[in-house]
Amino acid sequence: MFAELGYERTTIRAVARAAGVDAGLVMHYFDSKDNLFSRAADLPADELPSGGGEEIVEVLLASLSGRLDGEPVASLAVLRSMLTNTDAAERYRAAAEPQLSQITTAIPTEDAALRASLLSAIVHGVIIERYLLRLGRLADASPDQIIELLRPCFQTLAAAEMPPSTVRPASAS
Amino acid sequence: MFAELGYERTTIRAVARAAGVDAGLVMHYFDSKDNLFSRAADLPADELPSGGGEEIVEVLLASLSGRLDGEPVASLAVLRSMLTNTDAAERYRAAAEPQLSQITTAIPTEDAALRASLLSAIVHGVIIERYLLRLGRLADASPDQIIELLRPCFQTLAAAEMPPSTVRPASAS
DNA sequence: TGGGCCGGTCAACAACCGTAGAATGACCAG
DNA sequence: CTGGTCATTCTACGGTTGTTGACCGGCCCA
Repeated sequence: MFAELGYERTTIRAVARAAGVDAGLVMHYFDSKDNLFSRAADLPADELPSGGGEEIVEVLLASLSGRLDGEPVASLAVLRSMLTNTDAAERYRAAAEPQLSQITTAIPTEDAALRASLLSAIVHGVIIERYLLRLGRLADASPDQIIELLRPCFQTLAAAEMPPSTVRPASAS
Repeated sequence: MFAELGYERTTIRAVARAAGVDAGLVMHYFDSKDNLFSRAADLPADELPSGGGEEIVEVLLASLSGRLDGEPVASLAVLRSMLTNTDAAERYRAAAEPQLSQITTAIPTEDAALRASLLSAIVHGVIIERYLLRLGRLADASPDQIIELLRPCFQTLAAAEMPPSTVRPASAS
């Protein structure tokens, strides 16, 4: 319910009703709503395999591919609530920041931190639109198809040089 | 307040207090909380200039660039609430869908709809991380820097052919 | 047989919410 | 002076929320 409704709109009473028990029982096992959310949103740390510098793109794509054909519901609970609940936001930060710095160290350019942030933003944007908003064709496309389309993007973002065929538009005329 | 707290956590009483008036007065001018949100989240349609097929990338980048150095607070209110409030989700859909189909028609490939969805997901992922989550270097990077990094991504996503320099990893060995 | 744990229900509390309506008071037209 | 509109406040209602504590029945152990 946290994954579908977010933190504030899931009530303890509704959770209890869905479980066929009394609300007091939920309070008996989980001491507070915050704690219940903590348990429900407790994800198994999901670390990226610490691939060396150059293969970071494939590591990221493999991770994304896994998430694209079945994101754990605990992660969806965090994602759904992170914009309105400070605990969920904190949890998201705690999960994203080590990955961010890991990606950053794998990128050789000066603006590595920004490139890593962009990669992270893309991943999360895709996950959000696929699972939470279900907008456009992203909701039902096959993971492989998405991965193949994203690969060149990730490569140019993680690479020091831009591929020569991508050209900026003429600034005049 | 909707932009900072989301729909459920901003109360009419808090809005009134912030305005230095009584809650009843807010109800007098805006008839309900839903209506107050509608007014606060009422954005000026924000249409993409209907650029022809090939320049869609630059149109998109220009639009993103504008949003990167000052997203209207009404749009932030919608973004913040869209995961937990159905009205906000509807509003987001209504704003995103025409842009989606516009981008789709500008892309010549068979999987145009999916590519358009990916472009949209990237844009929204970047906006969310910059303004709502304030994670990583995305929060304070200059719009130009972000745009330049994103341009090759957008080009490969909107182009029929992949640039020859982007190579898939060998599947064996 | 008795007594303590344990899963579970019930009723209630205080706080807060959106909302409604009556009351107040200032201002301005006649 | 009067009456009516207007902005504004006050009080209150009904509902929902998280949370609490008393109560109850079955089960196991002595």
